[in-house]
Amino acid sequence: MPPEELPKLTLRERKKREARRALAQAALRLTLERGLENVRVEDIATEVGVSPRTFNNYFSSKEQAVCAVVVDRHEGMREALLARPAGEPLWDSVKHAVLEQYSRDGEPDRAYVARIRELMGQLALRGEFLRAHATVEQVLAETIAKRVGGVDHLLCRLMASSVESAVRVAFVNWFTSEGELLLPTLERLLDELAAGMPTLTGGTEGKPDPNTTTPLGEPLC
Amino acid sequence: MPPEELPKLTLRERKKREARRALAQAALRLTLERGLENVRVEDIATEVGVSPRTFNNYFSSKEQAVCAVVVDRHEGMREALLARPAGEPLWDSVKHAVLEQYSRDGEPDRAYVARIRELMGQLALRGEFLRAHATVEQVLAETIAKRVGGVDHLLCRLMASSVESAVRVAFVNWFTSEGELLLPTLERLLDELAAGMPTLTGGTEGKPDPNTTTPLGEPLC
DNA sequence: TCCCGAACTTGCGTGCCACGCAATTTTTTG
DNA sequence: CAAAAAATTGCGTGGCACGCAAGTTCGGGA
Repeated sequence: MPPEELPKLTLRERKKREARRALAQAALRLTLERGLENVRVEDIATEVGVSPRTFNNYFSSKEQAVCAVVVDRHEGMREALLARPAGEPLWDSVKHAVLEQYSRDGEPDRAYVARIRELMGQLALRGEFLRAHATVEQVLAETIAKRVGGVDHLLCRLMASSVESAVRVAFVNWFTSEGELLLPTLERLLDELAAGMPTLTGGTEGKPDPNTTTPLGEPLC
Repeated sequence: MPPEELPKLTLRERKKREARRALAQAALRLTLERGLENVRVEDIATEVGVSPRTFNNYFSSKEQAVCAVVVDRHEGMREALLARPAGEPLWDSVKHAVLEQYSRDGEPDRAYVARIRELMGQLALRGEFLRAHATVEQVLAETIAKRVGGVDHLLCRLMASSVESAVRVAFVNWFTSEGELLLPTLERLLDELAAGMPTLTGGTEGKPDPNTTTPLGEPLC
């Protein structure tokens, strides 16, 4: 018979990954159903069957555990980007690689979106959420650099950073607006980025009517 | 004689602003000279001559106090942007408004930059630093929306967000690289953004040589 | 000018949390 | 199978955020 699935990783490694995953998952689940303020580190640890002290070996705060999903979500982006055909324009490659990460699961139901909205309302989570995106940004920048041959690191960083901006803006719009889909929005924003946002670039022909003070929504994220 | 400078703000308001400013300044100063871990909330409060409890009326963590300067730095951006001539292309306006915020003070000496680098090394600060930028991003998005007449909020957010990306990337490059100036970098990045980063857009003509694995620097920020 | 209500400060107490340290258990390796 | 390496755990400590209830300062109308 063939050897086991993927014994590439030492047992230790698998256990660590598993524990981390379980902790992050438990943290997210509990937070979604109780609200972050009603979840203690002890709760998460107990849920997974591990000591509270061990939780802190994996995450240095419960916020970090909750936001770990953001990082995981982008886990495959490096491979996805490097797997794009060699001749393809960079923006196309990036667009496909990013969109691919969010195409796996279909659109969830309203109730779930509502809970996500509540979740993101938690002030304490914002910082960690952004940090998680910054982490992703880092690997994205490295991957882009590798793909274009390692030239002009600054530009690679800028591209990675602005791409993550688009992801965040699309995401906020997704759980803020009732019903709008994530993928189309994200695709549109990435196209706009690649084009330098010419739609907005036009001068103010119609003068900035002070009456039309559209509030632009809350300061969410 | 003419009336006082700007008695528009009630005494209360001025005191609050002053206290906030003093606390933020003390937090930054102490952190720069001791490192964040050796600064307790009590130290900052004492420095300003206020109770620790009061500190928490202004900031909910010392990290937040340290990063308050980021927000203050952008304080004038709204006015600067709205003050640009009406016919000017949006990207030009934004570029000027942003650059203006960083043109006030000249380039500081090496020692200071080194301390900033140390400061930003503090893991605990990253989240708050990003949150501060997100705050700025919000007012920038609103201002842009007002200037273009309140249409397409998503694009306004995207632009604000990517502009802040450029600022962050330029900033990191400034204190990471020994000697490179902030303003030229920032200007270049903003131009690239406006053009859709065409410099990078070229396909991979020279194949991604795996030997040229330029490390792109640390995961800073 | 005086005075009352609103806003701000402060001390106290509480619950939670991050982390260093050292002992113990689990996994790896030769 | 034994010794080394790594992870888990309990314990203790220092610190922090915040609710609450005085006490204090400020603002504006009479």
